[in-house]
Amino acid sequence: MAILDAITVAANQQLLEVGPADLSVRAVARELGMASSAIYRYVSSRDELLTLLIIGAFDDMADVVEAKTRRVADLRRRWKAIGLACREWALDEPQRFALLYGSPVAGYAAPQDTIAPATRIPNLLIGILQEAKVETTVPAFSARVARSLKPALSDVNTWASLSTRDFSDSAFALGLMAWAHVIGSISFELFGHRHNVVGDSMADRRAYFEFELDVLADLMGID
Amino acid sequence: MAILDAITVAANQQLLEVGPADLSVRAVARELGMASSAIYRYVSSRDELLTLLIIGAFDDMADVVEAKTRRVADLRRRWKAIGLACREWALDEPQRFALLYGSPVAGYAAPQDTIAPATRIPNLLIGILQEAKVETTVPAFSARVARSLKPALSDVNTWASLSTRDFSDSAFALGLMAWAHVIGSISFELFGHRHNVVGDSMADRRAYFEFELDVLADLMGID
DNA sequence: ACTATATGCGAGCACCGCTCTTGATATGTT
DNA sequence: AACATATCAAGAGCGGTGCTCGCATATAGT
Repeated sequence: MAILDAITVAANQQLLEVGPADLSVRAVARELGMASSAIYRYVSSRDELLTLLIIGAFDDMADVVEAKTRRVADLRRRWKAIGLACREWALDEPQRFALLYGSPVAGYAAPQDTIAPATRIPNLLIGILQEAKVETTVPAFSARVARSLKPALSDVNTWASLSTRDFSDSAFALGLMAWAHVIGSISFELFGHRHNVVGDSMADRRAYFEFELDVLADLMGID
Repeated sequence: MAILDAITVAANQQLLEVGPADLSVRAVARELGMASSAIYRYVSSRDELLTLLIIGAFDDMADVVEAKTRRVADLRRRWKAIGLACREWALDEPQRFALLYGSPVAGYAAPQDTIAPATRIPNLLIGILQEAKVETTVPAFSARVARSLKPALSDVNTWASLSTRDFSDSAFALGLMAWAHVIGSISFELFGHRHNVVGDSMADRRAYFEFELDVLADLMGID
């Protein structure tokens, strides 16, 4: 459907200038030179359009990160490359990042179609744990914590090669922490919570972020 | 100004049901039985109202967390209590948490009045580092990273007792990480990114969060 | 040629933030 | 007491939003 593509392209273009909450169906229609009511032939609601944009953004981000990091052999370097690539994509397209990891649009419930593309980058991290055969354990990791992660550890469809993994449960728990931290740190930077905390220059921001990636690598026992 | 109070109370009440993006000045006016135009006698714009709500939310959250944790003597326990109290407040009032740490409302720039209340909880963490006299250093911490944190380390107004601190720069850097992680993890949970990853039950969610707090405590060298 | 389906348009509804004019009610001053 | 002034609220209205519905047209299938 070429017209649907045109709609999502125009909508994504609008996301370059305005946040997800202010994305306007009427503005997209104007951009395409058609009546706003015509849009609803292809998209049932503004929320459905947002869902399409979310899936597209997850895939775009994963494509970029994957392309940039697949060929990095050294595991620690690859981990850092993934984190840095995530941050770069977010800085390039802050509104789309906010669409993925910011506050969900009011009353919006993520449909099933979004969870698969959302796990692509975390899967890269799992791949690293896989190759590293991480066995490090951490004092705080208990049977109770392991049990709280069981849903993930048993879902083979979304989490790649989790059935034949050879890293420990505690490594998985730490990997989860690392991933949450990467997204959380990028959100902090993007949403203005680094003001008066870390230097405003790009170099300072990047230096601190890279420091975090190193600490996380140590934490996970990579390298 | 009693009426202004009534406005913010009504607005906060509306935030119990609807997200910050959908907060409506007209609805607040309806709630108060007055014309929407009358609101603008007390608040110059919707954004200014949001700013008032942000400041109030920062202060409310800090009040609750501080009250719950001030009397905890053991430093590690106090740290965990702070994290857990933050999460509880966020679960109680998810929309207000999103107002503080979710995607900023479009085109909104945080005014000066918000930064002081925003630093109150991080200051509690600094207090812990202070008492613990943490000297642990981490391999990844370099002079470059220290330099990127200089703005914070020199701002005495917002960061309590930072002039006479007796913990290392690297401890500060790790404390910053821990704080970002707490907020990031809560955001992940609140915004739906823990689906199919951690168990859906409250007990599972809390178990994993507490695990994270323990790991962070170890990382910071508390206890 | 006739029907059926697909696609687009425009008017319209109810809501939004915000402004401006008008009017009522206090308050203070001579 | 009478007037002037400041304060507050209301209502109409502007341009914007998501979305629906009826109508027109174009294309396709038989």
